[in-house]
Amino acid sequence: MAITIKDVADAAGVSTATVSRALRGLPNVDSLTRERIQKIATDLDYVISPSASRLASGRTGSIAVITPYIARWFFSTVLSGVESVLQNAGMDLLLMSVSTPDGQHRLPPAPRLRRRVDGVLVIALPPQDAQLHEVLGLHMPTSLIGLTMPDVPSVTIDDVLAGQIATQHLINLGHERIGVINGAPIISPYTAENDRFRGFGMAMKDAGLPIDPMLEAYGYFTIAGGEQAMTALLTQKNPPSAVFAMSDEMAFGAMKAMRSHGLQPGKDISLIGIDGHDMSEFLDLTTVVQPVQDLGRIAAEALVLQLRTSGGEVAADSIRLPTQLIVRGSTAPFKA
Amino acid sequence: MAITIKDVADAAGVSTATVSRALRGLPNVDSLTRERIQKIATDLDYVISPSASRLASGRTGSIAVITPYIARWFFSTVLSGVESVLQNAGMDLLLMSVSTPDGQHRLPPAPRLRRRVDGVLVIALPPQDAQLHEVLGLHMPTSLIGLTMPDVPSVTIDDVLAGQIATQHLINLGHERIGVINGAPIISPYTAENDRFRGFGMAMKDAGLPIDPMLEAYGYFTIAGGEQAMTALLTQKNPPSAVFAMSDEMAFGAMKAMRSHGLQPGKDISLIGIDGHDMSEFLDLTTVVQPVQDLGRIAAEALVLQLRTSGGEVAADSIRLPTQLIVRGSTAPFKA
DNA sequence: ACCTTTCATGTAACCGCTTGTGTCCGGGGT
DNA sequence: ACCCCGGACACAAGCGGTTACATGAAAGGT
Repeated sequence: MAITIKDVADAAGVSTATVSRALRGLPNVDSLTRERIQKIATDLDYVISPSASRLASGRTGSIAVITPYIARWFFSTVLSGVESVLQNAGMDLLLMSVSTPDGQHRLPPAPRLRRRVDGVLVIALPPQDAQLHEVLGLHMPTSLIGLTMPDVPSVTIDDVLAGQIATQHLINLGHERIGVINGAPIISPYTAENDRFRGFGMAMKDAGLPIDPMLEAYGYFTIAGGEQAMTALLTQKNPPSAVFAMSDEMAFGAMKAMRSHGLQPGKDISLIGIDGHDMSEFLDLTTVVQPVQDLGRIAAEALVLQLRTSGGEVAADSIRLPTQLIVRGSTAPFKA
Repeated sequence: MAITIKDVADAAGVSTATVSRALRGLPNVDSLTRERIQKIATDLDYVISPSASRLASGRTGSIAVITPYIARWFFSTVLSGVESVLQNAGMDLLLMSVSTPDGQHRLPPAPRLRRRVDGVLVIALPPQDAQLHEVLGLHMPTSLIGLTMPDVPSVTIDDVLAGQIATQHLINLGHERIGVINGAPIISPYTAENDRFRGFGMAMKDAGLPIDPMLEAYGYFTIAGGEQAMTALLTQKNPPSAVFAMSDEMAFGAMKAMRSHGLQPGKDISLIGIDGHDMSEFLDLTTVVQPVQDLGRIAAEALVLQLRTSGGEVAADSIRLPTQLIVRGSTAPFKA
């Protein structure tokens, strides 16, 4: 019913092999022949059958993106970066979310990847996540975004540095009792939060400031969590004068908690986040901006490149993108 | 290299045809044989080759989602609903964004869909969008989300009603000079904004209130746009006492503008949005909540169902989901 | 007992493209 | 003139499933 390569070949008076080569820009095709075939193909409105092509060639021309969340700012922003690159590269993007600690059960992604994609992009899964390891066990070209693992290419920011910059900013303003809103307590699953916390610790240590365990709260990277965490910090006998939230969304929640307590960010308590969330400017939040869309873009580009130059085992380098401190009204000098 | 259906067939001592039937749950296979084959398949760690299956069967088992934006709240939330359904249905989700009025040029989506997906889900494109029409011209099973068109199945809210409810709420509070932050001026491209504006007009008319063209501003469905629009409304000689923003994000921008002018939402001016954005609770914004994730979920379910019962031409019904007014602090009774 | 069904399974023809291997031809080298 | 070489193209064997059709045996009807 649909028109096939055979139809084009017949119309052009050549073999299907030549059509295939001509259309794909392979060498050893006379340029006149090629042009003629291209014209005929467009005239006939021919579109190649991906399934047939994939079956014959063994390449799928598609990449899977595995993410724990779709409808969260960080993830959807990374995704948009990935999508733009893959679209330009002419690759299909298969979107697949995985079950999350707090989440619904879903099919494990690994089996759904086999024979189906050429490569995988994983966004910010905890390094010890079982599903992540299943995916890595597939041994297909893979790139990580927002998390790092030994021997796997990745694109992230320098989270330690980001934590350090954020904390240092508060210290520079004269704050000494600095609270921190972390992701999850005890063994935190994400590398990002560990690293940011390490950066926090380093900055504190460099400044000779003590780290009060009472000033650590957990916001689970959500707005509601940030609100609770801030509430916990505020209801202490000796609250902090400044708070470092490890994500902007938690900072938003923290702002809400402050407001409930009649406190004003930047006036009564300084607050800094990390992310550069769309709303951070709107809410006048000081933050360490990370180039989220670029995270996705660059990871996708690297993966596409690796697939193109396939076989040529690319070094598993981990790319770190720069961050930038944007000072806004939520942070201000310490006033005793 | 990878193991094929042939290997399974040999191991089970049957033909590939039987394996194919057994594994896909087709009838006319002895239950013992089926179980044996299934066991062997899992033992051998066999995974079907999608390309081969697609080529032979003509079905791709995948659905494309076409959206103008990925990293915006509404779109990513719809997408997450779609994804969860498709994942459960065992279908692949191909994500594809299209060029936008304000956007970068991209490949037109239609050619990339042919022979590649079984169905298409389109999120909130303007009804007269050229790329949308190309897609519809493909005549494949398609469902629209957040927009309606004659003879095409769709899932939306009742935008007229939503606009009416929002406006009526302001009227009920005693407001008479009601401003409106629309999407774009003149011929607005989205059905949603037209309909919401019609609802606005209906409510005003029912209340016998005049519509002052000076009280209409345009926010282009973005935060920054909402801020500008609100600024325009506020800098008039006779500003409104209440404002209906057609989306929460525009309302957020409006809040910012109000704050810049030293005004407080719900105190000095009432403000209502539409969406039920994650941040609306946080910002204490009264809004007409639409079930965004369900929009995606239900559209996906309908499409999957249609594909399953394929051939049985499904009626192109347009499903409307209910909305809900959530009153928060941004709206308050009119005070002269 | 004989014929018709029914069910489980095998046979083999595709599905539409890719690619290794040939074939043919013109041109350059000697 | 003869040979070799490379470029342009054709041939045909897959790639790994699906499915219409054929087959045979067991079951059921009269």
